[in-house]
Amino acid sequence: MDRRASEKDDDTSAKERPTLKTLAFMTGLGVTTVSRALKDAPEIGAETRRRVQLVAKQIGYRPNRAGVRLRTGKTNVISLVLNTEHELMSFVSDIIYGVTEVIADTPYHLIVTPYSRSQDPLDPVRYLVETGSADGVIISRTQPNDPRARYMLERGIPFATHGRTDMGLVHPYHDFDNYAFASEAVRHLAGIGRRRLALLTPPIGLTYRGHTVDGFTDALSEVGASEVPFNTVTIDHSIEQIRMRTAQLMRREDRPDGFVSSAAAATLAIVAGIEDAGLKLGRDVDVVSKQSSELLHLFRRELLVVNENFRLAGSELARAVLGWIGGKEPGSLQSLSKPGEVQAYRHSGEK
Amino acid sequence: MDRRASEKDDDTSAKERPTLKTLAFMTGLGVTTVSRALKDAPEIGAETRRRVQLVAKQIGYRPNRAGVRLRTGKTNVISLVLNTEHELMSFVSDIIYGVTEVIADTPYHLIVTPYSRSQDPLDPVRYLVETGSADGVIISRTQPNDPRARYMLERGIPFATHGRTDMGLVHPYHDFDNYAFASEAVRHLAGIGRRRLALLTPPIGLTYRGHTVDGFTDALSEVGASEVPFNTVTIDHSIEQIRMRTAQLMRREDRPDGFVSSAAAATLAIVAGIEDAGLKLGRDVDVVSKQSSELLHLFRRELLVVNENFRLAGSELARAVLGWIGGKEPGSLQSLSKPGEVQAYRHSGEK
DNA sequence: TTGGCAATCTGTAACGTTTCAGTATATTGA
DNA sequence: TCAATATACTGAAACGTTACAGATTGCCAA
Repeated sequence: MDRRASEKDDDTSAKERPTLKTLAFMTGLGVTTVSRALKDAPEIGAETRRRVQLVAKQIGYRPNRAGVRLRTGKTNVISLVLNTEHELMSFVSDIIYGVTEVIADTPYHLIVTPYSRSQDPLDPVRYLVETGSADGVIISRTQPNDPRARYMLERGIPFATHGRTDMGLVHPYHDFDNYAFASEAVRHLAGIGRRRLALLTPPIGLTYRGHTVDGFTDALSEVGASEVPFNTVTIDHSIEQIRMRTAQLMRREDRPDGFVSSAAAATLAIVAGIEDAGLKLGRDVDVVSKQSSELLHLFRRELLVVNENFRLAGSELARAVLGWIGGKEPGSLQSLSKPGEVQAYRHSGEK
Repeated sequence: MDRRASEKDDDTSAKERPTLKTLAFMTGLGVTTVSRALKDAPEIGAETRRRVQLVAKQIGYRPNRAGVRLRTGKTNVISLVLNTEHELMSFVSDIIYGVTEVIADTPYHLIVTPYSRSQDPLDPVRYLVETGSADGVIISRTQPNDPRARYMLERGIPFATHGRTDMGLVHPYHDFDNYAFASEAVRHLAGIGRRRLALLTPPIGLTYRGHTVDGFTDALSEVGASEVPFNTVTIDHSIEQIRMRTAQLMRREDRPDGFVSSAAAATLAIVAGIEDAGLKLGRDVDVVSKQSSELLHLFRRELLVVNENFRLAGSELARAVLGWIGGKEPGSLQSLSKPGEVQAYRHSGEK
């Protein structure tokens, strides 16, 4: 029952990274047994299992990812697919942090897969699926009829979308309730006497634009206020363009006395446009804006804000993908984040 | 010379992803030959090479990453190591975009490796090196005597630092010239009559804090202005803390009439603090601030700004790591980005 | 003719893992 | 006692790639 004292490479040198072979040599078992012992397979004796796991921990064994991936196809990778051509996506870092928070104590790595405006958004997803580069995918800028979601559903690769689709297909998602945001914003503005409201919408084509517009419109008729069309720009436009269009709008006779803005950076532009037109925030017009970090109140204390937590979104999305990979029902991995109340300025400090 | 018509898996099914074996079967060559033909090895006939490469392109062959990685140890991965516990790192997305821009037409993937405040910053780096998870690493929040750089230098793994070290060791880096920024800022303030200046510094311990302080101090004596100490906070502190400290400072007799701020978010807090104390920006005090996106002028047009381009930083860092991996001299992969001029507000639009 | 050599091509082994198809030993049932 | 069966373990093969150590061929010099 003697073991050969030195296999070609399992000698005494402690410098190499330990493998199953190393463990097998040290415990006097076969690599198969070691492999199974480490993953709690049923046909391994209780003591053997404990012994192997102890030794593995002692010498800091870590499975070789390439070996596992080659053999099983499991990559232990989650890919976050991002559009890199949009100017002020400061929330991207929050999403990333949220994702990493969740996968921190799993074997998963996060890879960032970019695509630019010029590309078909399907390209990066197709690449990931064809090359089998990830076990799960997170996409954003979700559309009602999203080819990426359809494609991944067909191929059977787990994914989660930031934002919902509307194709009658079920898949995990996380979304912020933009319908609630927009309608609450309108109600709040109506509550402080604003009657002629304009909406700066999310980009055309994305699902949450529809939600936002619906919430806005429904609440308008509910409170009996009217809409001042502001359709020439979206939050995807440049700061300069939004500013210019806002100024133009505010110089007209029938200008709005309230704005609802779907993004903090765009709100800066709206306010600049308002002031370009010689009007004053809080007196001539009020603005309700979403924000992802609590900075707008420093900008103008008259602003009304609603917070959207992208770190939470990242965590929820990661949890959803991992859940799907782990065999849960896609339909059970959907979450909607409710907005808090519209917040006016209040500073706890001096004055 | 006949080839066996159907190897166990090289049959007619066109569904599986092509491998070298597939190519070998299609071209009638051995896998070794195919492998070499694809990487332009010298001992392959010119025509064979062309033929193999043509077929490979036709059927969309893509090398299996796990296979390559297992055999060669090459991961084709660059890791960006990030601290996830700092509040307003909006520039992180810019760095990521910069990196992805550069690695887009290489086989490299970008993985994001996080660590939190509670952890030793060396932990994630040690993990990457020990598990051989990346061919190259990018780190930020660089310190004069940085254990991470020293560690990676010892282990011989290519890396680049965002910011410089000061250990007498040579390695690739990219840095913004914060000495130039701070000294230019002081000169500009002096040029508009400000004589008592305060500096909101980068976090204690990071190399660029020293550069910033040096630039500030040197320029002070050059222009004959004096410093008002403002050492109780750094840009790592919370908005609320910076705001409070600024307000306290501005209520004192010997308050500064000029600020230099190393970060845009902190500048919002400084301005809020100034206004809390009942003073007015541009009249009682001027502020020069770095910013990474052009938003500060929308915030207060009296602000004086210097732009720092983090997307460029990301690109340069990626280029540096890839260069090192590719065999270039580490010493030749260092770059310093010069700040532009201090910019006062100018708006091209209406009024 | 022969040996040598360059030019091309090839099979085998190995990277570390898991799966398949066992083998050896002890335990049970009759 | 024997066979059947459960328990605990094992070697070999395979995933796709590259490196090593040959093979085969044709050509040239001697």
